[in-house]
Order: sequence, then structure tokens, then C-alpha cells
Amino acid sequence: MKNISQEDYISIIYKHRDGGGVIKSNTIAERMNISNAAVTDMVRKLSRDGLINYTRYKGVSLTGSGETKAINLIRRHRILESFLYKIVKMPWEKVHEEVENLEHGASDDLVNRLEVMLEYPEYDPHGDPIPDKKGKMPKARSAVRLDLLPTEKSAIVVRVNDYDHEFLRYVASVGITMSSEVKVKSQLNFDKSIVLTVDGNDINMSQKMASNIFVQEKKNRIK
Amino acid sequence: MKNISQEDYISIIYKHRDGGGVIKSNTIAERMNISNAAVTDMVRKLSRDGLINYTRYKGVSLTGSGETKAINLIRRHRILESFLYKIVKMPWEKVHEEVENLEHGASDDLVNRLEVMLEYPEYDPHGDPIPDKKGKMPKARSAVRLDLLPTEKSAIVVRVNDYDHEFLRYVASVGITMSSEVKVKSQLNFDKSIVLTVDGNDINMSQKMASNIFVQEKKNRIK
DNA sequence: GATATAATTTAAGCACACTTAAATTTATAA
DNA sequence: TTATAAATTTAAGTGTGCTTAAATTATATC
Ligand SMILES: [Mn+2]
Ligand SMILES: [Mn+2]
Ligand SMILES: [Mn+2]
Ligand SMILES: [Mn+2]
Repeated sequence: MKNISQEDYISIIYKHRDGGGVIKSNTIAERMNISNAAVTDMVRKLSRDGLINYTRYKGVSLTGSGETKAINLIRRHRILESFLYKIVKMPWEKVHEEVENLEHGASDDLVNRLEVMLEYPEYDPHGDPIPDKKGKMPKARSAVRLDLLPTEKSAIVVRVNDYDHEFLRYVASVGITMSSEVKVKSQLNFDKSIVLTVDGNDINMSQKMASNIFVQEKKNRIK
Repeated sequence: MKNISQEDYISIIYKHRDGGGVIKSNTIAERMNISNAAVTDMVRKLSRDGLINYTRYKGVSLTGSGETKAINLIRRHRILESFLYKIVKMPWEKVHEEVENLEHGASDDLVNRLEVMLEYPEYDPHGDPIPDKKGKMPKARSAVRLDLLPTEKSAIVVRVNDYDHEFLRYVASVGITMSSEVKVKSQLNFDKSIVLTVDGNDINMSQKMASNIFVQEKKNRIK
């Protein structure tokens, strides 16, 4: 009747699988904050239910029906986030956490109605693409990891990983959000951390944090 | 972490307890469509957790903290219903079923925001009172069960029990909704069913069905 | 007040989703 | 190639929330 846990696993697998579509047991456990033994257990059930391919000691990958299910949950998630942000006006850094609990209970019918109200949005409040009713994703916008942005180049924030609530809250607290203009002033060799300018303020940020923020370089007009 | 089942039990107890605040095990089982044994099991857990008073073979009743929890869930439920109906424009007969799955995942913060958007509604789409942030219920409107309405008196529908999805769908399909004007033309002694007029159409309705619809008599102006 | 019927609990068992600790397999490095 | 370390699975156990069947307690009827 309710497969909340299965949905969470499937979507974690979708989001964190590597280029070959494979994810390690370990990664799932880390991302879900549970033991490896628990993952082994669930992975067998998901395999039994035809949602993933699994052979012992190898990683797992989604089957066709598993991927369909994953994309459907991601669609629900991102449309709900967009709705809470755009229409309910919930703060940017709060919508992900709220939707994490809401997504499993929303019907396709509701999600479709919200999509219409939002006039078929292509990206969610974190810049992630929203799959359409058929599961088709809009093309991901080209972007550069903030920790790889050359110094002294102005750039616009176009996507932020919504993997961690604490990270989102911190990012928002230093004034970074979608479409913020940022410029890397320097990169410290000591710990790879960077100093960047946002809204005229200088802030220091760890390499790990910066690697979860994606920007588009601003083409500076030559005058 | 997630006490979805407990929430459902508590709210069923709140809604179906008798005048003395007591509900029988049987009633819970019926309303939830589960076995009596399952109820006994859960009732012990709820008692252990201090949410209900329970002694074997007697019915159960809510404790203070149980009632607080119940009212909080009912508030979430009714505000979400109002929101889906008034703002998302979801059909009247669908909102209850949708919210049944949504209510457990909505935070108080979200519900409070929706309440503001709705400008502090007092009644939900089925005419049920919405508790405020402190748990205070607006006064229930006086109303008469439709099966007890005298014949030939015009009346306005002010509340419909939302206990059963099928019932709601049927009620909507015959054209009855909030503020509908209805008039009982006759009551059949054979099976206590009634014939009533809605929107100029005559329909027959069982006594059981009519007893779940509540109306306010229209004061007919004497001219 | 004994007895039949109805309501409720107990007993035994199952699937799910987790845990810790021990065993096993795979990867890496001497 | 073999020892060692890391990843993964297995084993054993727990709490939740359900099931059916049997036993018990309460209630209604004669
Ligand atoms: Mn998110
Ligand atoms: Mn997002
Ligand atoms: Mn309802
Ligand atoms: Mn309602």
C-alpha cells in the first residue's frame, strides 16, 4: 500500500548513480544515513520487485520500471518545491525539507494540477530540471562548479545541490540563492577553500561546499 | 520518526467517540477496515505512549496529549482540504481522499502559511470546523440531519460527513454540495428512504446516506 | 441466574525496515 | 603473490502494524 521507503531508495539511486548507471551499496547507506546491512536487505526487496538489477557484491542499477518510478517521484518532488516556493512563498532554503515529507503523499492528479498553475515550469527552485508528464527531462543547463570557476570572473548561480538541509540553510544565510551574482576572488592552496564576493560581501567557503554550487559565467560586454 | 498509523488512530478516535468521549474497539476496527486484533495491539501502544486511556474490555478515550495531537492532525487535514479546494481548485469530492495521504507529511509551518493565504477559514469544504493554532474550534453551526428534515421545507446543505470517499463521490454526482438547496418531498415508510429535490431534480436517497448530510432550514419569508 | 451471543483479547505468525556484530568477498598495496 | 584493508553480506534480533484462529470476557435473553 505505502512504499515510502522504496520510493526514497529508488530516488537516491537515480540521483547518485555514476555515469554507467551504477551505485555502490555504501553510497546509498551514506546518503540515507543508515547501515550497510539495511541497504543489503532493501536492495534484495527492490530486486525481487523488479525495480533494480542486483548481483551480490556488485553495485545496483535501476531497471526500466525502476527508473520510471524514480522519475515520477522526482517530478512530484520538484513540482511541489516549485509550488511551495512560487505560490505559497515558503523560503527558498525550507522547501526541500518540507517536500521530503510531502512528496510521498501527493497524487499524480494533484501534481498535474500544480504544474498547470505554475505554467509548466522547467526548473525547480534549486535549478534542477523538472520531468514532464511523460518523464522527459528538459535539457540541463550548462554550468560550472563554483570551485572550478576561474578567479575574477563574474558568474550567476543557476543550480545548487539540494542533498543536505544544513548546506542549503547555510548557503541561504550567506546570501546565495538562484541568480545570485558571484565572483571568486581567490583560491587558497592551503585547504582549497575559496574567497568569493556575493552582494558586495566577501565570504570564505570550503571547496566541498563550493563544489555543490553551479554557476554560469557572465559574458562581459567589451566596450 | 513517522507515526502515521498512530495519527490515523488518534483522529479516528477523536471523530467517532461518543458523548462521554469513549469509543469501542469495534468501531475503530470498522472505521479503519482492519481486524479487532490489530486494534487491540495498537491500543496498547497508544496507551503505553500516553495518548489514550485504556483498560481491557472497556472502550478507549483520549488523554489530554492525545486530544492535542488529534486536534493538530484535524487542523492539518481541514486546512489542506480548504487549500486544495479554494486555491488549487481541486473538485469538492476529491479533496478528502487526497488529503488523507498528504496530511501526515505537512509541517505546522506549512499549514500556518496556508491558513494565512486562506485568510483564516472557519470551516472546511465539507462544513467541518477548523481548529485554530491553539486548538480552539469555531462553534459548530446548528444543523439538522437531512433524514430528520420535515417534508416540504427548503433547506441549505451546511455539512457533509467526509467519512467515506464513495459516499462523497456519490453525493457530488447527484448534484449535492455545500450550500445546495434541498427539499424533502416524501419519506418512504418501506425502507425509510427519502425523495428529495435538488436543482429541480428528484432523487431517492437511503436513510443512511441522508443521515450523513446536515442542513439548515430556510426561513421562508411570509409575504 | 444460567445460557447463548456478541465483543474483545490472546496466541501465533508474517512482511517491512531498521540495528549491531561476525563472516565473507573484493580491492590495494607490499 | 600474498597479506591487509575496505566493502559488502550474513546472522541474529527489535519494533511496528497487520493477519487468522482460538480463548476469554461481557451483554442480552429467557
Ligand atoms: Mn529537493
Ligand atoms: Mn530541488
Ligand atoms: Mn476530510
Ligand atoms: Mn473535510
